[in-house]
Amino acid sequence: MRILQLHSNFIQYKPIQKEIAIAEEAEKEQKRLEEIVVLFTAVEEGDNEAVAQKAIDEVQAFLEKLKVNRILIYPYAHLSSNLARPENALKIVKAMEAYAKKIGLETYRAPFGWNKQFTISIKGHPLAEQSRTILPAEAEEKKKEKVSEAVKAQEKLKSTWYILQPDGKMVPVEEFDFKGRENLQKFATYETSKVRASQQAPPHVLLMKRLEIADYEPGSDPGNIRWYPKGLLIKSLLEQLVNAKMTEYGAMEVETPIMYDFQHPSLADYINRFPARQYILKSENKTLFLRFAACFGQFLMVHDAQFSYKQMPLKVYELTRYSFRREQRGEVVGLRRLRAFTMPDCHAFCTDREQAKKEFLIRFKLCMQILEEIGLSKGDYEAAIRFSKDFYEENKEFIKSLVKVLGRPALSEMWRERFFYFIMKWDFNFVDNQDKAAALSTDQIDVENAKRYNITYVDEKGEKRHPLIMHCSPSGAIERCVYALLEKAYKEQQKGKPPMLPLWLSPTQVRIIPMSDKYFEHAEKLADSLDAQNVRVDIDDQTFTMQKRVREAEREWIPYIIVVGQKEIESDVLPVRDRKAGKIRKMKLEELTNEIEEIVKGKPFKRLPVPRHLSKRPQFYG
RNA sequence: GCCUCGGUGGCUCAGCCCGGUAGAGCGGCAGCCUCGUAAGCUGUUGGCCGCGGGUUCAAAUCCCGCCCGAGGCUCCA
Repeated sequence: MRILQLHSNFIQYKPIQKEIAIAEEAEKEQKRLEEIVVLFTAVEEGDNEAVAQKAIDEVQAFLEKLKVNRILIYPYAHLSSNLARPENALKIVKAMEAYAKKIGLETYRAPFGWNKQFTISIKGHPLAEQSRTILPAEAEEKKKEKVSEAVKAQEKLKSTWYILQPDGKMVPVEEFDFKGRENLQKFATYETSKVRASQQAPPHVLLMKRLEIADYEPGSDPGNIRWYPKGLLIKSLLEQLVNAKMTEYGAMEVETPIMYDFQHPSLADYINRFPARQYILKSENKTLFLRFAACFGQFLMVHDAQFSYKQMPLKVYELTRYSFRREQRGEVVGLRRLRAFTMPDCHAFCTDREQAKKEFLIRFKLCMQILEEIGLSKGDYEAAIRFSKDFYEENKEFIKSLVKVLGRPALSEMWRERFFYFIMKWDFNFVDNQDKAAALSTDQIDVENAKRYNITYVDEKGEKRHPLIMHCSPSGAIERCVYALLEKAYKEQQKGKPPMLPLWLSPTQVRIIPMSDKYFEHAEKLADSLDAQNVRVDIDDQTFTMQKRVREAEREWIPYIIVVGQKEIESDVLPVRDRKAGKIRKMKLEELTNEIEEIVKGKPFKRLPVPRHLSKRPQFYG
């Protein structure tokens, strides 16, 4: 049944002539009704009395909102192309009328089977016009069945959870003693039961704003972030680090398009296997989608490449700026989960399982090292290793070797059957201040997509074969790394330690505060020398008290603060306020530059992304 | 997508219940202060009270819808 429901100031109608043989008897007189909800109603095949009642119940619920108690049932065939037979339709319409009267509605009905002339005035409010479709119970059942089929498919996903220990033992998660492994316990709880403890907003959201790193962009879609100069510095340094590591690893960096044609045969099939929500783009007569990963681009590229076992494992890498996923509203939060994010994505094409496992282990170590260099040490993340039961039975030793490399217990998830396109994966997860987990690095062994994309290599015998594909994000989304670093700093603060970013990522590494404008020149000289040593240095030349400027520098988490006055002109010893040490250290300039150089050794460097003088900087937030 | 809470100068927030001249602190700007390690003083600027509609003589305040944010579901290759 279809109903067009209109909240009207008035309706007037006049039956003109009978249209069908079974039309009701009616006077050819004009009728007028005021302050009424008109229900243009089309009865469809399969509708029954239950549908009639349900329709009235729905309408009645709505009438309460509108504070109206008067309806006109107006038979109107033109709403459906699947009409019930007239005699049946009339029966149902009468049933609606009877039921509406029974539940206390002031009910009117226009005659059935007539060609009528009518005038209607509809109210302007947003609820005035509504359309509804009411299905018979069997149709509802069919809908439910579809859902339950999806649930059936989920059955395959049924997981058993364990803790894998470095000594190779695998303990059911409920039997494991988490003493001293509270972080792992939080992660395991989050993964297995999805229990959330949090009431507050995630701390990194306030921090990303206050430190002028990033912010929401109201002019875009949710989950599309605006990056301020300091934040962009952090982000690009992280990107540079990951890029360098991947090149070092031997991956070839490429770039692929961000939008793809829905009609492409390989893609259409793949999308069905990947139920993420996409951004859809209509352009001329094409329908395109924005990529949610770098897979397609790289697969299409490798599909067209010629290679043999001699070039394998073949490693291709891309830093996707951006990957797009139209996550549901409630899931998009701060920098933890975005709709547009920067994801390093590396695929390795391997000849067989042995080669894949060997490469897998190399990448596992590499990812640990990358997180460490980013500033997330072992205690900051927890590992999950996931595999199908079959894979585990055949590869116990291999899985044990991963945990051994990890050096501490890992959560393990065993699927009853393979449900995804991979037979095994692992992920490193950051557990934040709300006890929520977010995946950073991850790697998977994919056994389906080579075939789907018809990617082949030539083996020793000259035959074409499909490789195994490993999908790895070495660091996870770059934005998510920033989130993890901020949440980590907040955790430190909760423990009473000063919150900090790693030195190589601190937008300002050294802040110079001249006691007064008399010492500007000296401050400038010091800044020049630091700058020459690739230290990001700035000068607070604002006319505030020194105390206030020290406070501001601390609030910016600046690792080294140097106040410059008369004494510093007379001596070359500087009072360096060391954030990490929590005290003022007397140091010569050279000692400071050496220390900084030592700490940031091997890390990418970028110059100060804002003017050196604070008085020349705009304020982006606060 | 669903449920709950919120949106008021650039920022943080009060006012809303009980409709009647829009408030504070911070910031910005101007002036004074020229300072030894976490907030110096005075003045001043700045508001489609998220957007649209409704009720009312009158709406930041009441009602409806939408948008955005947070929390919880759900989701999460």
